[in-house]
Parts: sequence; structure tokens; C-alpha cells
Amino acid sequence: MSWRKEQRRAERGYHHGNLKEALLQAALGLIAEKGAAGFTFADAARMAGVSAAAPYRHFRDRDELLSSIAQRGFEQFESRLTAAWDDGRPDTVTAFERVGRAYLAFAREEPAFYNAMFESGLPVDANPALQAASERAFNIIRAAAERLAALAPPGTPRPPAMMMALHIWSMSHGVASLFSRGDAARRKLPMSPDELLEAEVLIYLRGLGFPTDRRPAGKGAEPPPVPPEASSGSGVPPGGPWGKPK
Amino acid sequence: MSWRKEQRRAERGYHHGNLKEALLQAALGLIAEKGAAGFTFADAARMAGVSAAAPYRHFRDRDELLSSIAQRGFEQFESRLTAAWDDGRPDTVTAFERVGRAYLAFAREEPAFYNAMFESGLPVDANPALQAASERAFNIIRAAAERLAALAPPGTPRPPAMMMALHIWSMSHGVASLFSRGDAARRKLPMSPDELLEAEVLIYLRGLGFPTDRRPAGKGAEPPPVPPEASSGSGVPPGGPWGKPK
DNA sequence: AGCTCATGTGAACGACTTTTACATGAGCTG
DNA sequence: CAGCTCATGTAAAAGTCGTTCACATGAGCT
Repeated sequence: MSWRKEQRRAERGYHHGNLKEALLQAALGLIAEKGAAGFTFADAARMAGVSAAAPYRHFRDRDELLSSIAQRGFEQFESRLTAAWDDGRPDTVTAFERVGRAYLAFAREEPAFYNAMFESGLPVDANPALQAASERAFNIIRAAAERLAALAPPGTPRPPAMMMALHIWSMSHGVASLFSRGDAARRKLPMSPDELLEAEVLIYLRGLGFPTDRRPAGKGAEPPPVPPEASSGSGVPPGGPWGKPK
Repeated sequence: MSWRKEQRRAERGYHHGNLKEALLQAALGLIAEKGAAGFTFADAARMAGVSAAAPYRHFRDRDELLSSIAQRGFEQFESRLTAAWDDGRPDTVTAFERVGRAYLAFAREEPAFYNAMFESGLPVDANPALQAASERAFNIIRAAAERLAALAPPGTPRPPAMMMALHIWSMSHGVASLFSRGDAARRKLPMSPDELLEAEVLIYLRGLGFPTDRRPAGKGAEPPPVPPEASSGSGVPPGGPWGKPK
């Protein structure tokens, strides 16, 4: 019953040729299925068709593989946030909310990455590269917050952008962790996680004095707003950022 | 040299007498140290001075021990939130913020419970008792939100309490997960997690139209507010719910 | 053709989880 | 108090993992 392994070896020769990548992919799949805790180094090796010792030629230990995945995750995360932000087009508030949705979408569509990044218990601060990658991702949110803060309605004190960024991050992460994960969209909600986050952010921005109907109060500093009929669906209903209160 | 085990046995006899509780305590300590992932059934047994097989007389498997801890955690969580809410005294907004701080305090002071409850990857929905306990805890937040929603300033549409509760929960959980965990207060922050959350909640409430200076707008429905000099430190500075913007 | 070194193998170690057959003794029953 | 029973503990064993080590292989360079 070990002709399977022989078979495999016959197919690909003694050397795998691309083991590092294969291990990363295998691990990604396993983490998506069973979570970072349930993922096993040996399993990844098996899935790649190599012995249990082979992975040690490419990763110091199981943790390093996990870190590599988290690192890659932060990079993809950053690029998705960057794309969503799109340098604040067509207007800052719209783009800002798109970033929020992108956060949730990432958590939903890349559960393995999200898990490795935020739920694996990895000591992020122990790995400089990882920390840097994480920071780069956060900086997207920060940059967006900065642009938003600059639009603060005149007359009111300008909110610190850093604080706004942290607030938005915590909201996004909270919603994602609690309500938006793969098979784990555990609680029954009166609204989708996306709607929940969108309303949350809108209420928050309104609390800062921002007009949340997509019509910026400042003039000139902001490109002309999208015509109302173009902001399909995600526009704020007249009553407020939530459905009809009953 | 296995006289240690003999020693222990001599001290307590063949039967432990209170093994279940001892295991729970041991596990709690281990999880606090090394996280739910690093915690080991065998270690707990060792710590309690029994063989590795003994725990199976009290827990079906490692997961059941973890679940028991999470369950207990939710119960303590509920009671702490209940105490913090204190039925909305002295006024709803103050009590509401106290709940937020209690959330963070729990995450900080009971990392083992928090870990088991929210970060262990336990399938909460697979265990009805656990799910119920979790729901009971959340219901505190929901009840508080309901009271708050009832105070919504007249004229504006009344926000759905359930949505508010989910929002507050996500903020609290987001801040706790990202910034407020034991050795893992990873990122450098311009303010403490408590301040961060407090500002976040205040801005949010203001976004809903609530007066956030602790002086309720409605009259009669709310007990008289605390005199300003009594709300030490946690009162809202005149400029807004954050420090001086520079 | 031959060398070398990155890459993979198998065996082995200790730790962990879980099951099984057996041991102990606390507490009830007569 | 004697005897029984059953909850609770033990040791041993099987299977899995992580990790290391000595050794094998063969890709690519000289």
C-alpha cells in the first residue's frame, strides 16, 4: 500500500522542483478547512507528496510556514485595500466605505490568510518583516483617514487621522471576526455584515460631523460628487444609515 | 526518580477528590500563559498531579475542557457586563460606556477566558449550552442598547437597538482583539485602548444624534445627570471625544 | 565525466491524544 | 462491620506530530 508514494515519486522524480510553493498552497488549503490551529506540517508535506522531513529544507519550523502565509496575506490585503481606496475616487467617503467592504470581503474570501494573519496567535511583533507588512496594510487605512480628516467640516475641531484610522480598523476587524467568517457566520443577524459595517462607519462619520449623504460640505477640496442616481444601492437612505426602523 | 508522583499520591491518596475543578484551574493558567493553541491536556493533568488518562474521566476530550472554560468565561463575562451596566445608573450614556470599559477590562484581566471564548477556534454554534451562554452575555449589551435607543432624540428616526448592540459589540471586540490583549498589546498607540474605545463609542453615539456631554436631551425619561464635577476624567472634553487635535 | 550542494528520504526521539484493561477505595446496603 | 459496586484513577499501547540526523539523489557547474 505504499505504491502511492512510489507512484508520486515516479511522476515527479526525487526532487519536487517547487516544494516551497507547493507547501504554501497546501497549507493555505488546510488552514482554510481546519483553521490555523488544526493545520499540520505533516499534512502539508503529505499533500505535496513528500516526506515529513522535507519541509524543513524550506522552513525552519511550522511557525515559519505560518508566518510566511501571514506575510503573503498582509501583502494581498494591502493590495486589495489599495485598490479599494483607489486614491479616494470618486469621492472620499465613497472610497472610504469601499475600503471597509474590501476588508470584509478579504476576511470572507481569504479565510486562510485572514486566519493566519489575525487568529493564529502568531507573535506579529516578533517578526520584523511581518510587522512591516502589517503596518503597510494599516497605512492604507491611515492614509484614507488622513484624507477624510482633511475634509472635516469647518468650524468643528479636526479629528486626529490616526485615531480615525484605528477606529475604522477596529470596527472592520470586529465585524469581520464576529460575524463575517466562512463557515462561522455564527450569529443570526438582522442585516448582512457588509450592511452592518457600512451603517456603523456612516454613523461614526456623521458623529464626526461629516455629511454622510455623499455631498461634502467643503467646497473645492473635493471633486464634484457623484450624481445621486449613480451611487446605486450604497447611498444613504434619507432616514439614516439603516433600514426602516419599525 | 519518580518519587515526586508517589509523593503527590501520598499527599492526596489515590483519588484526587476534586480533579475536574483542578483541571479547569490548571487549564486556565496554561491558556493564560501559552494561549489556547499551546495548551495541552497532558500538561493540565501533570499540573493536577494525575496521569494523562485521568482527565478523560471528566471531559470527553480536550475540546470539551476548552468548551467548559469558554462556557464559564461567558458566564463571568455576562456577570461583569451586568454589573457594569448596573441597570443604566446613574444615566444611560455613562452606564453604556462603563459596559464598554468592562468589555476591555475583561479581555485584559481574563486573557485565558477571552482566548477560549473568542480566539480558540471553538465552533460556538456546535455547542448549544455555549451558544446560549454567549447569547446571554450579548443580551446585556442588547438590553443596554435598547434603553439607549429609547432615549433617541425626538425628531430623528429611532435607531434599531439590535443594530446598535451589534455595532457596540464589534467596536469593543475589535479594540480588544487588536490592541488590548495581554502581552500582545502589539501596536503602538497614540492613546490607551480604553480611551480609544471610549472615543469611538462617543463619536458613534453622537452620530446617532445622542448628546454626548452626558446631558440627556429628553426630559423626565432619564434620571438627572451626574453633576459635572462628579464625572471625573471620563467626561467629554468640550472640543470633542478626543484629545487636543494639533 | 566528475564534483558539489541543495533538496529529499527514512529512522528515530520525545511529546501529545485517546483507548483499553486493570486497580483502588468511598460510600451504600444488609 | 463485611461486602459490593461504581466512580475515579493508573499503566500500557497505538497512532500522530514536530523535529533532528545521517544518508541518498541528482541538477547544474567545471
